[in-house]
Amino acid sequence: MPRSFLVKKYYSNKKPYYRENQLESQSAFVPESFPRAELPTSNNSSALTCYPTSQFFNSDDTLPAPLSPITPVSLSPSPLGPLDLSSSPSSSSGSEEEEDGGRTSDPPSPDIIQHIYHCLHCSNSYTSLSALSHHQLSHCAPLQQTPSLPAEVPVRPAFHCKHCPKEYTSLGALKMHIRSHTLPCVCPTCGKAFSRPWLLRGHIRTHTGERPFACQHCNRAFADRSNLRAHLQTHSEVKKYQCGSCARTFSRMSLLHKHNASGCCPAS
DNA sequence: CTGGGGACGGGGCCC
DNA sequence: TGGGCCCCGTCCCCA
Repeated sequence: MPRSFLVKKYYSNKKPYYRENQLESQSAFVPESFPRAELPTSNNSSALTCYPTSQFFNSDDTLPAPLSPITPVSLSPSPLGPLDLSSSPSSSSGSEEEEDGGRTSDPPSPDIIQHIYHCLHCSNSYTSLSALSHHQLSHCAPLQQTPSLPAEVPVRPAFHCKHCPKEYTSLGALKMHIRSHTLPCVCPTCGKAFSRPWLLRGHIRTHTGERPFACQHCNRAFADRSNLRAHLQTHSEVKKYQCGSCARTFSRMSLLHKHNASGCCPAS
């Protein structure tokens, strides 16, 4: 089993830098209780909502009706049918792993399809999703504003991941995050899946033995640039990470954390 | 216990 | 706007 699937632990004195909410989600998706959001697919009838639930439903998702206390604002592309942000009509979440290493796992531009987007909060119509989204902020704002905020300064909408509690202020950020759940980049050798193509490329080097990152001070080479960077610290007399109490330096943050945890630095 | 290597993930920047 | 890449960081294993 790949190490990345093992349960990870965190240093108690430091906030996890990432994955704070998705530790379990790689192997087991989360509970229905989280507000869900998903990227539109070719054959879903997307409902882009205002905060707190930006909900998109995949056709293969058996989701209950939106959990939001707010009536979802359906995009009503007309007259051509459901919103189609996907270029490949045959695409589905089940076919993603057959893609090209992840370059094109995301739905393509909708420009090729002419839609009119109606806001269900009012009678306005827009010719682009972005225009509608922008307009919808004006409906979203009052739901999030504190009383002190002026009405014309809407709070940015939240795009919720359907797999975990994370939320993002842009659809692009959400799409990138969702890749960490869908893992569209699959190693042809071992089948391990990754969220991004370059992660897969780095992984493939573990099969090929390629080590393109060479140390200029010794004969070692590394498959990963970060590992080379860490290695270079071992050639330095003064390491990058210094203990605040004893001035001892370490080549890695993790070593400094271990050092602190071992008791050099009383809780400060 | 410590130091180092291997593998990997996320945010941010650039194109 | 999205993909590629870099940087920083984490976690685990092993000597």
